[in-house]
Amino acid sequence: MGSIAPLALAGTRRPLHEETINRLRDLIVRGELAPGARLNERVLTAQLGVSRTPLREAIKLLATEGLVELLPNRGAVVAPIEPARIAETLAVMGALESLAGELACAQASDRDIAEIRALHYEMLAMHARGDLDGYFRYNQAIHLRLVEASSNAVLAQTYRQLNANVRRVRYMANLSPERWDAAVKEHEAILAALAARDAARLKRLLRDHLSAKLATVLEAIGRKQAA
Amino acid sequence: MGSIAPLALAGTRRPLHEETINRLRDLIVRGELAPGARLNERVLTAQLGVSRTPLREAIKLLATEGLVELLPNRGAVVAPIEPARIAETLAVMGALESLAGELACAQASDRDIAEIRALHYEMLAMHARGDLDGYFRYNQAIHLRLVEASSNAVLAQTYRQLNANVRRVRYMANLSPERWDAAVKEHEAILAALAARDAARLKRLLRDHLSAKLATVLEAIGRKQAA
DNA sequence: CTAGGGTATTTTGCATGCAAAATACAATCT
DNA sequence: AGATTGTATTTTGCATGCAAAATACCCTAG
Repeated sequence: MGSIAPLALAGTRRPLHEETINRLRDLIVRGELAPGARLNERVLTAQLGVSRTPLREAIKLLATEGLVELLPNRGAVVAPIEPARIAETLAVMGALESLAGELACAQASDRDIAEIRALHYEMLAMHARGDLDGYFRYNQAIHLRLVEASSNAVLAQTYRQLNANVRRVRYMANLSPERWDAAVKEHEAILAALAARDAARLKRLLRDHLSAKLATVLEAIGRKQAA
Repeated sequence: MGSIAPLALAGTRRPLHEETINRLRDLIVRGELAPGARLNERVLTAQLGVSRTPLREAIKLLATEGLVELLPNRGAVVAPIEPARIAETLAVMGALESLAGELACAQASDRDIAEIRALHYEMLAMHARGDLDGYFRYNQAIHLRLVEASSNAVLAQTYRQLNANVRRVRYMANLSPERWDAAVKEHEAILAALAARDAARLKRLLRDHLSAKLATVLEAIGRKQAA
């Protein structure tokens, strides 16, 4: 007898509240719900096609991710993008990612590293084409893979949670050609250190890379707000 | 005219779902809801005196803190204490706290440091009396104060979230007299480095301290499970 | 006595109802 | 006109209702 295949798999819908969390998070990260915008339950239930219960669960959860701010008895708003908070978040992510790099040097399989290398080249392709969106996508993928290669699930989960808040800035900020080129060079060095499994070096490179990102992001926000 | 005092303050109840989160978290951290125990909504609503809606919101939120595991269509259980996960968590907390120490050396006010010193002496008093519970309480307070002294709210929030999961182990594990004495000595060194605002040294001390705690906790769990 | 299957009960997931709080609006007064 | 107070509407927070899934139970067959 063949194994009982998970034949419900096709029909298995993920729980509605989870789906709602993801859709709402996406709306916020992509900026379709602007920072500061009020989250009206009636409007959102209509827009997402769910009832208030899963929606409210989603809103509360996103509040813990810092994407939403809860106003007691007055609902919720999309969290504003505060430069100070972004800076704090990137400092934490820097510590996490540098730990991740250290661990990854010891834990990552050669296959993990090969995959990161592949993503690196895909990213270079995007850079060559000047495709900023594509570049960001692969850039994100590389950082996530690296963090996952640490084999520390708590670390990866924590990193992802913080990351959501920073990603929002992307959709507001471009990147100067100089900074873009510099970031690519930094990634070259990061990949080389990982391939050599040089933990100390990778740790330092990641810390510097995140520092530079912090500067870029803050400057971008500054320009945006000046405009 | 005098300012309109927030006269509703006394009567202002915190939102019910928030209260529920805190109470449920406490039950889990203190071990009154044992690891692996099923969270029956009917039972808990009766026990906590709230309806299912805020309870369910609390359960979902605690799941993101790793205190609860969600079983789709089958409710939720108190997350089991897995040594591997505790180890991962402490590794992350080590990175966070060492960053916190570094930042605190630059950011903490003299008053912050004085308060940490006071807590340190309170902790010494508990150690002298052999009051383990009191010791843990002050120990926790010191670590939290240190993290808060970093002036990085995201860091503090992330740390607190991870901390909940580790605290549960406390209620299962004692501490050998040798390890206890050693921990106190480590705290002496930590305090000295903070007072001297020696960031590099504090960073290293905190990392080592967390490493030692990791070893202690894992050994305690091992003993527990062997028993 | 054990294994299997079918039904009853429980439990969960989501939707909706209801009361209190907040907001918007309008009429009145200065 | 502007401010202000009282009222209507909206919106939120929590409680409850309903259907589907899961679990427990019992009965039967081997």
